[in-house]
Amino acid sequence: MKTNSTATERRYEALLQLLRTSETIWNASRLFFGRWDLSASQFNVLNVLRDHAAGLTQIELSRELITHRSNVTGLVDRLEERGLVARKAVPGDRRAYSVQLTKAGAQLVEEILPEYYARAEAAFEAIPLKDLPQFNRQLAEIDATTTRIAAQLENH
Amino acid sequence: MKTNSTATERRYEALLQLLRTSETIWNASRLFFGRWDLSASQFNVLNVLRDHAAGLTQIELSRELITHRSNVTGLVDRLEERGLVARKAVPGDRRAYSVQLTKAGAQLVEEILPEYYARAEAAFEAIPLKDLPQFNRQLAEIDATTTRIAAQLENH
DNA sequence: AGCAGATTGTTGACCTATGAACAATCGCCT
DNA sequence: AGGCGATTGTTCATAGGTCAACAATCTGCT
Repeated sequence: MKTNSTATERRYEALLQLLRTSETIWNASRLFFGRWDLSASQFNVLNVLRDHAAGLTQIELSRELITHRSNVTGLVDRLEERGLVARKAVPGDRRAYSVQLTKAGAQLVEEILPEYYARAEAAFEAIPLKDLPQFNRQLAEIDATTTRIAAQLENH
Repeated sequence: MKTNSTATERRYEALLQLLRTSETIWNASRLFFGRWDLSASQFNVLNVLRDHAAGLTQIELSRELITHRSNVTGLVDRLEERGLVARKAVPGDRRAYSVQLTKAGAQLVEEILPEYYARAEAAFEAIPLKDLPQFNRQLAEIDATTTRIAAQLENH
């Protein structure tokens, strides 16, 4: 299997561009959510809980957010301190909490969401709608391939 | 200017897909560089220094890596402890250090790089070479637009 | 009933990252 | 020469993130 140096370089350049773009988006997100004294991660917690009025356990939250369960502890701690979220007992399982939006939390998400969507669309306005499916497909394929590569790495 | 809900949703979905993919790449990177007990950030330091045999000051490093100068302190500290990097005096400026690769550091980068490029290409193999320019252009445009949005946010 | 193994959440160690504050130094300008 | 503003690097506080270890609890099996 021969390597084609130009192809390698061009694909590597694309990888860098993807990471750069995503970093730029994160930085913009930090500025955006900063207006409400939230981090992007904190907003994501609120946003996920918005679709689960019954609440989610921290383990479920960690799966939705694709993060370690030990990380959820601190996120929920800080949101709870601010009264945006509450830990309720789970009937039948004394290990777990049901994390739910408070009134204030629900209200805050509703306030932020429209503006968030508007900025998200603005950021992607340069991509014509007709090109979106292909763009998404390409990203999804890179995602899947990378996941496969990561699995190989885990088995040494 | 009316908002088209479907367009908003579709572009928002693309944004999520982009962030998801970049996160997957970061996770794979963590696994990959872990084989040499390096973080991706630490490798990036070594990789940048590779192109600057004369060394870079920490401020220059922070600009190359797009990170805060206070972050460079710790990164260089840990790389220096492992003997991969050295802080040399800068003639004519007693505030600054010239951070340079040691022999061991240079050797390590050369060892890792080929494999790194190979994985990067593998991850992006699903994108035909003919589609790469458009893909890159789309990402660059999103990047530029997002930077503009961030600038607006900074001026309140 | 009782035990073994899995699950849930927390904690502590560590790394990356930002921002503010600080000391040392530099550079320019009068 | 003297002084003032900018720059460089460090430190501290805070936050997000991983992983390992731990206690409490749950579950299934005998």
